[in-house]
Amino acid sequence: MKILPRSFYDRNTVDVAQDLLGKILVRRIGQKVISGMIIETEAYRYKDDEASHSFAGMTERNKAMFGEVGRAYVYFTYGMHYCMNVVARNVNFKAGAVLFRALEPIEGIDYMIKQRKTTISNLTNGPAKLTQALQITKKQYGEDLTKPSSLFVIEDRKIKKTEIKTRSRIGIKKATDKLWNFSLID
DNA sequence: CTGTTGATCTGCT
DNA sequence: GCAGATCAACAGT
Repeated sequence: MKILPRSFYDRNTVDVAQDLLGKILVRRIGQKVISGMIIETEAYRYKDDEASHSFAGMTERNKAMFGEVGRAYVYFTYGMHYCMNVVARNVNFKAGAVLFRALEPIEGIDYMIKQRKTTISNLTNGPAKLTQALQITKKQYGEDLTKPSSLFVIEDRKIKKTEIKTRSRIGIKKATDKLWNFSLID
């Protein structure tokens, strides 16, 4: 098992979003290990992306998107949900991040069921669901995902380009021409 | 300060 | 398919 190096995130946000598919997101809470394969992501960029939180510039909430790549950007939305991104961009952009939208549970499934109080098919099939299952909150804001701490991403299998489904991003009304939602499921 | 909107999920109809 | 939960950012008063 190999942790993705910082250089992995130092590339075009859209490329990183595609390359994250098939990788494993690992959460460690004390001795407990919870993990899942990343099966859906979305890319959010900067001035060229009207739908991105960073589009209108830096705020207290989104400042992580302007910070070091490979770190977590966690935000609170709709009054009750957290969503998790990893900061990723190349040198041409001041901000950018990849939203984790869905995982396929691997380890710690019993723990997720306890957190979520629901059945296995509903554990991590949505951005706010997976943060709840992995117990990710603003405490993980800025967490370094390139270090074997409590939250990180490891290499797994290589995904063929032909396996990736491309769509318009979900739940947004702006910039719907950008096909920046990537997934391994139909 | 007030009102509106939102990268959502759940439970009910 | 739709309402409700109810926080952070922003535009307007």
